[in-house]
Amino acid sequence: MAKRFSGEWWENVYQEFHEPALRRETLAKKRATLRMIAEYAGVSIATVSRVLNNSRRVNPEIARRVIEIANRLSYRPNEVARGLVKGKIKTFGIVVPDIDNPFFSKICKAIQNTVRKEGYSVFLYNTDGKPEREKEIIENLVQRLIEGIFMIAPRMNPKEILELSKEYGFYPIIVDSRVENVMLSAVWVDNVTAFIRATEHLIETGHRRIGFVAGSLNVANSRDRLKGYLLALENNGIEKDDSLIYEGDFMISSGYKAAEYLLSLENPPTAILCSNDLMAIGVLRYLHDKGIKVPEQISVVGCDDIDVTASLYPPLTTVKQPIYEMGEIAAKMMLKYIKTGKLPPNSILHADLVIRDSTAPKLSEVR
Amino acid sequence: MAKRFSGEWWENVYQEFHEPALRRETLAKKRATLRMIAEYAGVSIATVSRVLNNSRRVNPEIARRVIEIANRLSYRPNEVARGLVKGKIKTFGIVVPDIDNPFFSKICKAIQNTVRKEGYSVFLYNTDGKPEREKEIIENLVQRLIEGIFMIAPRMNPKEILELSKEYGFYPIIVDSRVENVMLSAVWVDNVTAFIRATEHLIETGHRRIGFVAGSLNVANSRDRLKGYLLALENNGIEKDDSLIYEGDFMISSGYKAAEYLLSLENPPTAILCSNDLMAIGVLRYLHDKGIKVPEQISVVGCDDIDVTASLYPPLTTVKQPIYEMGEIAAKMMLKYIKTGKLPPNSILHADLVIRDSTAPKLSEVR
DNA sequence: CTGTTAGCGCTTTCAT
DNA sequence: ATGAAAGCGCTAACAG
Repeated sequence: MAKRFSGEWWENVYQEFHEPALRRETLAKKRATLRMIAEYAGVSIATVSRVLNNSRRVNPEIARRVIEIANRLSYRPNEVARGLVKGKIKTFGIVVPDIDNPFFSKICKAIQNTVRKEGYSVFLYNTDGKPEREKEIIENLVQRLIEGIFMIAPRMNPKEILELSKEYGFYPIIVDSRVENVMLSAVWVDNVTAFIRATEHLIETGHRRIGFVAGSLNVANSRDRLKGYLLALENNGIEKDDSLIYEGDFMISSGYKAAEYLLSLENPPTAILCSNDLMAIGVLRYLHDKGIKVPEQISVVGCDDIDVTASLYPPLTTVKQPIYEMGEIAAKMMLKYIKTGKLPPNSILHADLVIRDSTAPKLSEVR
Repeated sequence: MAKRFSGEWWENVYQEFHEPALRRETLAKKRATLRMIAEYAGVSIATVSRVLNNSRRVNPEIARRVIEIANRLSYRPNEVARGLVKGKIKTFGIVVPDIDNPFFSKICKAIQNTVRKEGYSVFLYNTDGKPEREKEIIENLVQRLIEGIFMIAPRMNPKEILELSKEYGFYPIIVDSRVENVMLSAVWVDNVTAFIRATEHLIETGHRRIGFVAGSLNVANSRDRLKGYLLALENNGIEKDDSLIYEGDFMISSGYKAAEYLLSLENPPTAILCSNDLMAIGVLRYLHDKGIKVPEQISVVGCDDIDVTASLYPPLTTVKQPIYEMGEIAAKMMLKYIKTGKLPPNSILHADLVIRDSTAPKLSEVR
């Protein structure tokens, strides 16, 4: 018996099994199956399954033998087969606008790291910010029997997501997008308050003409940030000036263009508040190119606090989002959701302003 | 017949099907199956399958009816079931050291964008650069019947990967790691040459004491970059000085520490060459903190050319890697591999040096 | 052109 | 405690 496993155990297996199914398996792909182990151990396939899942008490002696054989054959359960009978596979989907944006990639990392510990895998999908792609992806994901989907900064509106989730039977968690009046679990940052704070910081340091570089306004967060900016102006008796608002797309290049536009104004701003760090980086770059000093001639504020911001020149004052935390919380919500079957409460995180050198601590005279 | 579909078609279905299996489906989850469509259309399940996969000619009238019913029931094939019979699912795995590193996230994006067009999904796994995790992940992936795995900058050595791929029966593609003398498809950048070039640029601009911030030396690329640096020194008759070599870990923080170390030397370098941009960012940050002017007092060179490098202050001279291209080529290799079943040839890309402002174009006097 | 049948590998009653 | 058997939803011969 022992010999059978040593060395070319495979040949023995081949000589021993003669049913066509087994023959095929042995020749084509040597992946071990429950059936092989069962046949080998002289027990039923059900018993093997029980042992390997220690689902019920099994004769210890048999269990030992089964486990040994499974190891020898380096058996790995076929998760697809298992998924078929269970009607689901231990996998989540992550749908993200742009994995190459450090903000999102950090969220993904957090999610991945958290769910991995519970044995879950993740499918990753990039939408490039295209709403039509989101639905497509969800359908694709559902066909694969995933258990839940993380919608990161989705373009689709929450109600639609809810409908789809009911129709297709998956758990959605919305990440980085405010969800109200809809029964959907979500985690997001209070952007309005954060941007009031950021704007007021600028106002406190003496600015009254503050340019605003928005992200795509079909994204709820962008609208909230804009709202915060507008509210702060209002609270401080500063009239809004639409020409100071520029809609970008969250990429470095659009920040560059925004700065170019804002500085071309007759009456240009003395400070620029950006909806994310990437665009702020673009702004800084334009200013450097033009030899405009930051913060002496113009102040710049970003949002996110991605890793590089502290290393820019000058180090960027920015709204620090709890990025990793957001991903981690989302993952935990999902896991709880799966386990208990009930909707975890939403989580609204706060974002601090991190004051660095791209804004002056005190500004007496502007321009 | 028509009426049956209108409005509460579901109730009709329920009233009509009484076999337990169908009863269960209808009540629990209203996912349509081939069987339901078949029963509904009054044809066999095989016919439905044929229609939906247009695998063989089917009576157009029947086809029409089947398709219509499928649409009404918003039928989506169960990919898991399909996977079970086919023995594989249209999915690849991506194994990456750190998805939060912009270099890697861009590669992932490229892969994802490319394979998506062929209907493939991707599982994403982060290893945090831990070799033991790689094997674990591969086994996990294999259980899920994926067709291929992209190993990005793997820590495991190629031979091991090859063995595993044979043992488990998946296609591996190595990305961003030199593979020689092993029958494995790979795409990588000629780092040695690139770093000879980078080092020589520094030498040409007058430097002879050049600090080198290496990445983890258990990564082949790091060793190659170091090798390029060393070769360039040798070619130019500069004796190597081990104290000028610092081993980091590719993160911003280690660049900071490296600079701290190098500048603390009795005879500090006049230029610092880094194995990636992130570490160069850390270096720049340290230099800013200490008020050391770049490039006047010290030159800095990075590697990768991630998006932010052009926006740093000063804009970073760096070895520009064809990042997106590398991911795209890898994806195409995989697709071809799957289709033809044979090993596509390796692809060795070249990296240009992009000279920006962190190195002086001409340096007459150093220090 | 269409239906019947036999699985894919695994879990899970239901008997024994 | 163990085995037999019935599927999970789909594909792919094999017959008509």
